[in-house]
Order: sequence, then C-alpha cells, then structure tokens
Amino acid sequence: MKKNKSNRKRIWDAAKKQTIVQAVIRVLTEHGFERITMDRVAAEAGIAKGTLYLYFKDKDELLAAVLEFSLEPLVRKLDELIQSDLPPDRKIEYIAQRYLKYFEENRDFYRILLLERVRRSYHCHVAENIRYKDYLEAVAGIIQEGIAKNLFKPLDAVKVAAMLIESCVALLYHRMFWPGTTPVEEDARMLAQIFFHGMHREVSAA
Amino acid sequence: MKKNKSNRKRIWDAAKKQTIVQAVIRVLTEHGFERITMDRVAAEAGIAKGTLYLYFKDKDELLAAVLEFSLEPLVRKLDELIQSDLPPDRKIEYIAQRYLKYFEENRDFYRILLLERVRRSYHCHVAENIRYKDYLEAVAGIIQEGIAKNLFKPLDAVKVAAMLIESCVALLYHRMFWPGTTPVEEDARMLAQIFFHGMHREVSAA
Amino acid sequence: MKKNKSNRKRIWDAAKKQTIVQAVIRVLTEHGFERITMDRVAAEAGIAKGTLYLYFKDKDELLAAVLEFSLEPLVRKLDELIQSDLPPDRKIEYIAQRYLKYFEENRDFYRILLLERVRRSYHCHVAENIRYKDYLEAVAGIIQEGIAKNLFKPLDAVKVAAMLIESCVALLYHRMFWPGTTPVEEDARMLAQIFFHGMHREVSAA
Amino acid sequence: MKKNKSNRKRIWDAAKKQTIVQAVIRVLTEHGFERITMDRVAAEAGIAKGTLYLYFKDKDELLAAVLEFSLEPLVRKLDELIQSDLPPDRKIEYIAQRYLKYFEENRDFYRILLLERVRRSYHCHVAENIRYKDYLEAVAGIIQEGIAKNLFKPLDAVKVAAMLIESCVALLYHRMFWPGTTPVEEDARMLAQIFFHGMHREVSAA
DNA sequence: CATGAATGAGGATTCATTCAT
DNA sequence: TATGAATGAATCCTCATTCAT
Repeated sequence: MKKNKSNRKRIWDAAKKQTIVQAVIRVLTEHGFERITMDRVAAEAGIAKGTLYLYFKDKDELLAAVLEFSLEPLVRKLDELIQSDLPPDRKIEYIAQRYLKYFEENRDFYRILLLERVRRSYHCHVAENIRYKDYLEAVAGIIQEGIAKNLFKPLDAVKVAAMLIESCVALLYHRMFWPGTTPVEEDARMLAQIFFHGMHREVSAA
Repeated sequence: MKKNKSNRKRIWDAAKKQTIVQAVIRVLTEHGFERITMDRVAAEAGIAKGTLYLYFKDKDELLAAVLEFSLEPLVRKLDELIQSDLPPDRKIEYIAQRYLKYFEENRDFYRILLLERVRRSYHCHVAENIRYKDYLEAVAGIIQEGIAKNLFKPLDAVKVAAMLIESCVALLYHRMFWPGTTPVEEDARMLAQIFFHGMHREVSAA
Repeated sequence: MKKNKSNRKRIWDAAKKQTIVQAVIRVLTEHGFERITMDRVAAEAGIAKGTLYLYFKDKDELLAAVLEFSLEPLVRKLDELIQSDLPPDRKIEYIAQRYLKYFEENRDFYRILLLERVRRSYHCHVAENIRYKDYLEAVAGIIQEGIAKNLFKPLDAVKVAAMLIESCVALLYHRMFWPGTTPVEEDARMLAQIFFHGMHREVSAA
Repeated sequence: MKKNKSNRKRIWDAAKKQTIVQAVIRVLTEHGFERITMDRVAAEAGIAKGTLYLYFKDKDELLAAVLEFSLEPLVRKLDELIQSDLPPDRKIEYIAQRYLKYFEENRDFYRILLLERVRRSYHCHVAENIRYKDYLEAVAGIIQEGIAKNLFKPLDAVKVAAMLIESCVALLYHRMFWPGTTPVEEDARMLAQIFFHGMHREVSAA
C-alpha cells in the first residue's frame, strides 16, 4: 500500500519535474540563457514560484536537470548504436551522423545548450559532467575496440575520442551558423574519411 | 608639440586600460566569469568604480577589451607561423603545437576564455566574432593551399579547418582537466598524424 | 468564489498601492521632489525596496500614481460643482473657492504638486496630461455655456479658461508664499469680480 | 593700475561666465533639463570641467545664473515699458504683448525655462527669486498707480499683478502647445479687455 | 588660471530565495 | 502540497565635486 503510494508519488514527482524542465527549455529557447529567471520559469510552467523549490533545491539543480533531460533522447539513440555490433569505424560514423541529425532537429535549443555545455564546464569541472564523461568513454571504448582488433593504430583512445567528438561539434557549428544544404550523412562521412584515412593524398600509384 | 602630448596621453591611456584589463583577468581567474562585477574589478585594479567608466563605456566594452587583449599574444604567434613558408602540413602541426602550449601556459585563464569564446558566440553570431573567423579562415587557407598543391585530398577546407581547431580544443580540454605528462609536441604530432594519415592501420603493401 | 478572492486581492492591492503612494507623499513633502528615491520611499512605507516593484513597474509609474492619487479628492469636489446647475459665473467663483481651499488644506504637498504639474508638462506635452486637459475643458465648457446664454461676451473659451485657472494658481502662490489672513472666499470673490466686471472703475452712469 | 587690471579682470570674468551660461542654455534647449551635467556644459563651452568651478561655486549657482541671464533681455524690454509714461492700462497691455512676443521668439528655450521657474520656486522659495519678485512688484506698482488715479477699483495690487502675470503665462502655454495663428497683439488685447472690463456683457442698453 | 583624471556616494532595478498561509 | 508576497543583497551606471599638476 505504502509502496504503491510512494511509487505513485515518485511518478507524479517525475512528471512535475519534467513539466518544469520543459518550461525552462521553452524559456531558454525563446529568451536566451541569461533570461532564465525563476519567475519566468514558474510562469511558463503555470505554477507558483515557490513550487519550483519543492522539486529542485535551487536554480543550479534545476539547470542541471535541464541539461540531463535534454540530452536524454540523444543519449538513448547513441546508446543503441554503441551497443550494436557494428564494426568500430562504422559505429563512429553513425554516431557522428546521429549526433549531427539530432542537433539539426533541435537547432534553436541546441545552439544554447552547446553554450551551456561549455559554460557549465567551468563551474562544474567537465570531469563531473557525467553525461559527457560517459559519452566520451563510450566513444573511447569503441576506439579501443578498434585498436584491439588491429583495425586502428595504437593511439590514446580517450584523446582521439575527444577529438572526434569536438570535430563533430565543429561540423555542428558550421551547420548551424552557415546552414547549407550538405546532408548530414555527407558531413558524417567526411569526418569518418579524415579520421580513418587522413587528409593526405594516397601517394599510392608510386 | 601637441602631437607629442596627445601621443603621450594615448600611451598613458593604453597603459591604464591594460591595468584594468589585467584586473579583470585576475578577477575572472580567481572568481569565475559570473563574478566579474565592476566593483570587484575596480577594487582589484585599485581604482574607483567610476574610473572604470572613464576608460570603458560599459561592462560589455570592458569585457570585449579583455577578450581582445588576452588573445593578442597567441594571435601574434600564430600569425608568424601562418605567414611562414612551411609546407601546409607542417604549418598545421606547428600551429596546433603553439596553440596547446599557449593554453598550457595560461591554464587558469584560458579555461574561462574558451568559455567566453563560445559564450559570446551566442550573443554575437559566431560569424561576427572577427578573431575566430580570422583564425578559421587562416587555417582554411592553409588547407586550401595543401589541396592546391595536391598534398591533400579535395575537401571542404573550412569544415576541415573547423574540425582541426576543435580537435585542438579537445586536446586542450583533455590536458586541462586530466593534466598528464604528455608533452605538448606529442599531442600536436598525434593530431597531425590522424588528420593527415588517419587512424586506420595501413593494411596495404605489407 | 474565485471572483471573491480576486476581488479581495484587488482591494488589498489597492490598499498597498495607497500605502506606498502615501509614503511617497510624505517623502515628497519632507524632503522635496528630487529626494524621492526608491530607497527612501521603501523605508518610509516600511517595506523592502523590491516590494515597490511588485506594485509599480518603475519609478515613473509610481510617480504617476502619486499624481493621480493626490488629485483625486480635488477632482471629485470640482466635478460635483461642474455637474451642478449653478449659473456659469457662480460656478466659476465656487470652483476657484474650492480650488484655493483644497490647496490651503494641503499646503506643503501642493506646493510640490504644482511643481509637478508643470514639470510633467515638459516631459509629456501638456496636451497629454489628461487631468489638466479635462479640467481646462470643463472650465471652458462653463464659459461657453455663459457665452451661449448671452451672459458673457463672445471670447475664446479655452483661452479664458486657461487664464482663469492660472489666475487661480497665482492667488494660490500668493497665499502659499505670503500666507496672510485673507479668507479663501474673499480671494475667490475678487477673482470673479475682476474676470466678470473688470478692474476699471465704472465711470459711467454716475 | 591695479584698479585697471582688476577692472579688466572683472570684465573678462563676466565674459567667461556668459560663455558658460550660454553653453548651459544650449544644453538645456537641446537635451532638456535633466540632462544638464557639468560634463556636458563644459564640453559645450569648450572648457575643462574644473574650470566651471572657478566661475560658479556649484551647479546650483550656475543654474541660478542661467535663469538670471536668460531673463535679461525680457527684463530690459519690460523695464523700458515700465518706466514709460503710458497710462496704467496701456502699460499693462503692452507688457503682456512684449511678454508673449518674447516667449514666441524663444519658444524652445522658454518652454523649459518656465518649467524651471516653477521648479526652482520650490527649492528657493519664490520670494527669493529676485527677478520674479521685481517683476511682480513692478506690475503691482502700475496697478497701484491706476488705483491711485482712480482708474481702477481699489484692489490688492500684488494679487492682481500675480493674476495678470499668470494669465499671461496661461496664454503663453496656450500659444506654445496649441500654436495657432492668433497674433500676439490680439491675445494681449483680450487679456486687457477681460482684466479691465470683465467678461460680462454690458447690460447697458437697459 | 586652467585642466581633466579620479573619486565615490547615490540611484534604479533585478531576482534567487524564504516563509506564513 | 502549493502558493506568491516579501525580501534585500547585488549589480550597473551617473555625475557633482575635488585636487595635483
């Protein structure tokens, strides 16, 4: 009985939190990061300002939840890929593809979220950003696998993973601020090409 | 005569501005971006609050000056390299090296500057951030040169440049948050290796 | 039910606003117009500075409310007179009387309100000051009526109304800065005498 | 010798003061009362800020001088009239005429000066404003003369003078804010008509 | 005499957080 | 659990005045 109730409560709680987080996202998207005030969030969520504090200790906790929440769908998609049994190079290319696509679909919001990623990386040391670390490690794992399989040269997997991710972000920026017509797939392929085969012309025919 | 005086004044002025900018940097480094207040800056600079406004119209202008000022040494160093007549791939490797080294030397400050780079990219569209754009174009130019010389495969030079820069930043982050003993040169070499020859083991001619 | 609550709230709100406005008036009376600061007002009202902003968007709105509020009693009294069916000349004399009396009763405050009247007339074109315009038009209406009834000579009613009002203000000033013992009624009568019969000795039918 | 020098000095001094006062007037006219800052005045006068304080003790003294100075031409013109040997009623009509004309010619500036007149009347008790008092007394003198000559009814000359002046101001306002085509002379005549003969239709022909 | 850099008190406004209901 | 009025510290900016040169 009690279990049930507390369960119900937990669900209710999560629902409320989600409502609030989504309100923050709307405020963020419409007004920009600096304009996120507890007032606006409460108004947007249709609840009282004080209520926010029943669900989140303070503003920082709320913003952390936003970050967490908004990366959720992407993380899930990427997890699928990571778990799959594609060969490492394919995996990486597809991850990049999904990554770019996801951002493409949430352009407005993500422009600011990216910002937030780096922004917060100051306040709370990047290493503490679980999501990022997880992601980084997952990609590093894939690379490590490739190395183990003698597919890749022996490299510092984590560093390469970071480079891959940031290169992806670079393409992202490019797509965002100079939106062109290049399909996501093509950019992902280019990324893969460079990272796997390098920019150098194959001197081959020598 | 008058020229002289106005010249002297201009120099004085620049010195004062520099003093203030350096105070900002100290505040920034010690307290973080959000804690930069005009009061704190004035206190740190050892001048009155009002005096700040004699040298900078408002906070925004002051912060812009900080950005400008603190990138100066790096920009100068990179410019030298860019102007040099090294082959494109060497140029890029050295640029990465310098870049990493510069950050290494100004670790605390730069962590926040990076932040600022992205932060401002929100306010003022990345395309309008002259510094970044200049830098991006310079690197793209080098790549284009490499392509023209048949050294590199035909690629979108700007995108690749962005990827290079961000990969550099990735290494930077890595160095910053997981400071290890890898020398800067080695990281730069790895970056070059991957971008020029790829991660794939050469199965080839074995 | 809900109506009730919102009604109650509105009443409460109005009461709070009134409290604040009265605090402003006290500050105004005691320290003068230039010394009205949000700090002082809050202190005088016994509330926090921030609270002011719950009831008034900004200082301007607060000052506008003060003006509105403090003219209220006078406006009501004058309206009664204006609506009455006294003959035009009587009406005008009584209006002047009431006017002078009202000021007499709120001497300290009114000295500054007069000021404010002119002061605002700079910021917001006199023609846009509803109160003044209304009042001016009401008096002009009375005069027009007198003209229509062949009681007054054909004159520009608005101009004469303005003259009447300002003459009233002149007497006001006189009473304020050289306070004497002349009763209000006498001054009002003099005003009426002059405006209706002129200063000239009737040489005539003697 | 010394006398000479000190004389020269005094002239020089007056000239400087005038320069400054005129700068204030320009600032006042162009930017409005609230925007008169010592900085702006100094800049407009083409001198250093500190220099202002060599000629005027503080801002208040400077503003007082502005008031004084700007009424000068009007005062001179009115003095001529006052000294003339016209009959009292003519004098008054002409004074009104000159008054209105003067304002008509300096519309922009005067709109603000009027404001200032009342504005300052709070800070420094109207009775202390020499100019106004002088003017008031002069007009009162004329009226007294009229009374003595049995031309006017026995009235409180000062009060009537104040009413006359303010009525004049009323017409002024009217002209300023609803600028029409009525010539100054006509308004002055109307003023005289009313004050001397009253608004009442002469029942005469009875 | 003249300068103008420096001052710092003072003002308006915002907003995260608390707490009585 | 929910509310939302109240708080007041914190922030940016202005400007009259002083004083060393």
